[in-house]
Amino acid sequence: MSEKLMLIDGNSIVNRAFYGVPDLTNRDGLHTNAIYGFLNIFLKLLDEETPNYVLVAFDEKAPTFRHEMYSEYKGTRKGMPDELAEQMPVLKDVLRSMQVTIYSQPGIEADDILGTMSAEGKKAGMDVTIVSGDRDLLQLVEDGVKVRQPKTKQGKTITLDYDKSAVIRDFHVTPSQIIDLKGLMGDSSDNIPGVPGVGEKTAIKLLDIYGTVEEVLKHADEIENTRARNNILANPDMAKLSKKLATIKRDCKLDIKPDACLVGDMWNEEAHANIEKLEFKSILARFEQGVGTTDLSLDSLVVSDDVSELKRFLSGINKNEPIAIRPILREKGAAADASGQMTLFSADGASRLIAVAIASSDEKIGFFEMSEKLTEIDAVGLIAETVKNGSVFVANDIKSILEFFPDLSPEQCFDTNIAAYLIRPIDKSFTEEDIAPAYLGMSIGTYAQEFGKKSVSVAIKEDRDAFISYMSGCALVDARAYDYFKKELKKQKQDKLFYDIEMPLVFVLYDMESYGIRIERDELKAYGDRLKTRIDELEQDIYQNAGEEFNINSPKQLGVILFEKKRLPYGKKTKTGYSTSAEVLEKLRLEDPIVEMILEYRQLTKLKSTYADGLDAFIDDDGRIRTTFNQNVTATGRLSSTDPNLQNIPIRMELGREIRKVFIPEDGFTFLDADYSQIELRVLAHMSGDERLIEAYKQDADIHRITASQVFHTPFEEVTPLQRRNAKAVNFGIVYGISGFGLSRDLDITQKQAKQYIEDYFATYPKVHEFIEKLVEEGKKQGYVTSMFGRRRPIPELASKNFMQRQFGERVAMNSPIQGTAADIIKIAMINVWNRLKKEGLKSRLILQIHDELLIETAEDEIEQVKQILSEEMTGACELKVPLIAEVEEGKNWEEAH
DNA sequence: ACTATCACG
DNA sequence: ACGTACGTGATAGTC
Repeated sequence: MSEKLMLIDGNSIVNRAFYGVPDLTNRDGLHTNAIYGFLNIFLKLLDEETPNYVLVAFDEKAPTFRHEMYSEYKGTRKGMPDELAEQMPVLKDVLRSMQVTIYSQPGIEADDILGTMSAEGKKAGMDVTIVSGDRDLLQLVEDGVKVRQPKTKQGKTITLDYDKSAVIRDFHVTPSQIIDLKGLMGDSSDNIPGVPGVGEKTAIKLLDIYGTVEEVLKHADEIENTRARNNILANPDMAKLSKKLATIKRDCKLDIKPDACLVGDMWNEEAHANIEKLEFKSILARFEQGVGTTDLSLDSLVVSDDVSELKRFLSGINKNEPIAIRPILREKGAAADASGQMTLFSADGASRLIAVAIASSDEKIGFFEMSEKLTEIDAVGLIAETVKNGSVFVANDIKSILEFFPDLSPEQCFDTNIAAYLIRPIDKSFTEEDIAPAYLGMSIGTYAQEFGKKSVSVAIKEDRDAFISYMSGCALVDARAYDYFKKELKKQKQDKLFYDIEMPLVFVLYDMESYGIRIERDELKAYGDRLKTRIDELEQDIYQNAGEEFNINSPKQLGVILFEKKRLPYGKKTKTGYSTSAEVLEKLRLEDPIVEMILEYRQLTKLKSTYADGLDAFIDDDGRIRTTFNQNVTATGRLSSTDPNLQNIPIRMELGREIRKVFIPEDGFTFLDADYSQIELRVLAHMSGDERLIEAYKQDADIHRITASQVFHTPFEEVTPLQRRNAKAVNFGIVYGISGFGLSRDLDITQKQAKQYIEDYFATYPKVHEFIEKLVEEGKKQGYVTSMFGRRRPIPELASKNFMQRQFGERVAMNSPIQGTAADIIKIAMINVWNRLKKEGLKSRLILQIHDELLIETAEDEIEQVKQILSEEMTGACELKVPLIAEVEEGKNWEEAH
């Protein structure tokens, strides 16, 4: 295999890191975010590429006396901010200590260093990878030279890889034509003028025909488009100059050669000390693991398909040693076998186990495949037995494999996915692939990278060794993560939340998902048909009124009809055009009859597509719908529901509410629906300790009315409906993290008036004011806020340099502890209700949670008992300074019960 | 894959 | 001068 050279555009990556990573400082007050981001990207790519030679190129800083010239040449590019400038020398020191070659040369730009090194590397027969966020560098792509662009997307870094075909795909020109492209269209960020009046579209078209700037100029008089022709004929020198400016040199005289960039011992003592000073915990972990950790040493891996081997393996693990399990499940659904015969993988809908990777904390690792010598029942039984004998069952996403291990209990389990979620709930994913680099200093690659879109049953056949290694790596990550997370959760005081709430909840949710909820299919269909009839009528009326047919569902086309053809006054605009939201249309109701029709059309099509048709597609053969309750999605600790979402079934509007009538209990059962009354405001009263608000809740009367009475100094009996509405909006505002603007918009009043309301509110409930101010302060100081039960919500936005972002961070700091505590409380209630139903041997079951509401499918002969349980367990979920009230109702369908 | 819209708490 | 109420997920259209 040929040798690999990795060339890094230092300035480009460090810039990207600085703007992509939230503000970090170490205890000396040194900003470290750019260094941190750089090292993470650097190490990730190093793991992926495993190059033999590495070079990081930087621009030589311009001497002071040349500064004027320099900045003129660089045009619009401004000097870097101080927070970044101070990190540059530190970063270079760290890299130097890691024995990474860094290079810059006076008078030569980093781009030209990269261009020259890449040419020399290629000449020496090396595979070259250039790492840069800068598009300019794409011109260097050729056979044997690729460019990787790191990008931050939703907090995660992904890299876009460019070879020749990828460049053509994304830019419609070949790599070598990039400079011709810039020659014609210019590049404002680099101060390259280009030809005036020639944009991207024209440039691409011309290059497609003529190939290069020179050829375009030669045939300028043949250009069909008059405007383009005249512009080019008038400015031939601009094109030539621009191309020259855009061209990266590949023949600079450098004092370095590729083979001098050999990768040395990165993980040495000096580097360790440097990184320790910077307080990069996740990177430090790499040192502790030693040099070889990125290559998982799976030498001791046991691979077998024999039950006796599995037995021996498990008995070789020390007693009580935790075992991490990574089951490989055959995907559900149908597929064609070799003979083209269609077979159902799991005829009964049940999943099947193909194999299981197992790792213990003391790093014994095995991969066991089901076979004639090892049945699923044997494997599952042996694992269950090991757990019964005292080993903790560690896995990532235990709910998804609980069907295989029906006898497990929460105390025996540790879910690494949920642990990682509690530690950083704002991340998007918590699999082994995410945990390994973030917390363990390991890298196990990604499934997609290794196996693409192959299903597990295909990958295990076609890439057997890699597959075994990947899955065993996952099990090992889980085993190590157990040790790390167990300590970390305790340190963060989230261990109780984890063990007493989240882990037991896994079992509750599994049960709820399995039961599902019964749907009256025919009624749902009839409902959909009723909608269809009316939608068709509306559609015709709208076309008639508009005088033409168009796609009413397209905001773009609708905008043209309303605001251009009909010239209705447009309110807001979105990035892409006119806003046609209900909020805007409401205000146009009287302007034109079409508006009313569109509003109704919108409402009906929403109901039909999302609910009538949408839900129908999820009805199982037994007439029930089974949602998935996600326990690791929200930043605040709430659950979410997907496929389908049963937490947003209509209720506010009469017509939508009808849908709830098709949600019905099984024969012999009824629905009991229990709703917390004002849980978030009660939590606020408790957490703030405001005496007046607490007293208000003790009265057990209409809370918005009490608020109105107190804030507006009006006797309770005399509160007007408007006053009540205003007070209600303020109450909501407080919970959302109040802002004058938000309240003014909600109530359609001036910001000044809104501000006055807020002030009056705070004057009435001073401790509420104090409380939310303290939350913001705490958030700024710690970087996170917590719920009553210790649940964390990190708020990096509070450290943002952007005012808007910071403002958002403040609202989040006020809202999250309240929403989070309410979420904690109902989770406790769910667990306690579930346990009581089990303990008392009842047939009734919890089937849905909608944030402050529980739906129980209740056996007819258990109604009174379950009512009692619900009321007791919801009210008693925790002790607050105000009563926690739950209202329980019965009904023969969900609409009636709520 | 992203945007606009709208359903819920 | 800026331009936002908090937390979600599904659908359709557009690129």
